[in-house]
Amino acid sequence: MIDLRILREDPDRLRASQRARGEDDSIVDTLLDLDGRRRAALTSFESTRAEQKSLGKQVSRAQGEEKAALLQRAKDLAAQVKSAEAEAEKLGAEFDSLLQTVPNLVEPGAPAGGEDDYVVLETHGEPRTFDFEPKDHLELGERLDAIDMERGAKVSGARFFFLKGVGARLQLGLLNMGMQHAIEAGFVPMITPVLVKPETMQGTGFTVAHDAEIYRLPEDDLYLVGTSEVSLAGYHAQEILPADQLPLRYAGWSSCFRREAGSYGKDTRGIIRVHQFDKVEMFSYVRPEDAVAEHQRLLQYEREMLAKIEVPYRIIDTAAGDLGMSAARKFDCEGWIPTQGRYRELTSTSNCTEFQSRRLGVRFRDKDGKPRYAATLNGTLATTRWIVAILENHQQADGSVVVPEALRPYVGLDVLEPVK
RNA sequence: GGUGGUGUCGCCUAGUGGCCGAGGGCGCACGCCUCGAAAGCGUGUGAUGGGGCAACUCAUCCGUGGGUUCAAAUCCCACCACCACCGCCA
Repeated sequence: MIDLRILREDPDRLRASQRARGEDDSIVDTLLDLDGRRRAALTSFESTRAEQKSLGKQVSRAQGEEKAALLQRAKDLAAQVKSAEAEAEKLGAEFDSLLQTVPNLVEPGAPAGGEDDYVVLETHGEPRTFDFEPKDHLELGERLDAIDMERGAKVSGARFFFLKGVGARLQLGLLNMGMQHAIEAGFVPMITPVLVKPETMQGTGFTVAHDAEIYRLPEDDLYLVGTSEVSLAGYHAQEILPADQLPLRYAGWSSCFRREAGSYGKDTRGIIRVHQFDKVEMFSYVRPEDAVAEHQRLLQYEREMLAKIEVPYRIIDTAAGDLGMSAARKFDCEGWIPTQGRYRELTSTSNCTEFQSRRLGVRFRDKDGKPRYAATLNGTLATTRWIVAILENHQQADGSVVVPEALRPYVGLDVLEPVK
């Protein structure tokens, strides 16, 4: 949820943010109008209610005829209260549901525009030149007996897979390395629920009713998370954190589930785009004024992790239109995929400012004793998709794959040897 | 899944229809006392939204959502969470 003070005091900033995202800015006027009417209705309800309360006291003290007369007035007033309350509630609900559709205010500096309007900020490492024809990650994975897509499809359908043998070891090692990195950086390791309640999903910035990406369990009104960000954002929901607790940093390890509806035919080969994968995710709760610095901090941990797997990558500043609901700014690290001849997303870090906290009610006790909303940020430390980059970038002519040095202690192997 | 119990302002607790405008204790904060501290005494003690420069003030909040009533922490219904026991299960 956006800050209502911005809507009331600086609506132009909200309009500009909407336009940068390529969204309609006329919603701002609709919201302002609705807000005014909602507040008027509330005032009217409150004064009627106050009157009812004082009349109620008179009723309780009165006797006989006087009581009967007062009772009649009280009945009339009760009807008024009821209708005033209904009106206030109706307008309030209307306002809230419209407000829920407004995405976070874009951080100044984020490029305007859509998916293709990103800005490349940094490039690290040089794409390797091969003196043989490089194989793609699936061919490598199959030769290593590390990835089994066919049986994944047999058991669960398209976009499901098994990681087997060295494939499983590679993922476990990678995610363990990510966890270790996070722990050393002061994050609290967490293994999180993957099924969450609708309010947790909504609070994090996903629309339970319409989002085509979300798996639902309608029997139980539960939703499969697409990232442990959701569970970690919900972790402190409806809490007022003690003054000295921020920043709070968590590293969540979970399986992630995505329906990938609308991506038919896209990345169908291999494990680049799948319905289920594993991820280590950083999640920070910080004071709002520290959010931009924390964002850089998360990005730095991502750089360090990517350096450990020795894959060339670049960092992009995502354009406003590609930010998603909650983010005010997003940096993606994209790893070089040799057989595709392009960079693909390996990490993503978002500054959600107080957007999620307002929806989820995450507050902290400030120095003046007042509760304030915390800013939340998230960032990827490692995912199943990294296996793609590791296999392809570190392959050798014979189909073996050299395990990046930093990863060896976690995998327990220096080289993955093909079995076929 | 079944049966029973519990859910009140940070914690404990009082409160079965109208002076509950939620009382008390603990904790905490400030003050008094003291050389200092403890003890003791006094005062204060939440959240959200609105109004006022301000002391302040109004509304909402007693697990959540409905309902009954002029009036609900209190009565009714549903749900949720926790505890205990039983059943089932990786």
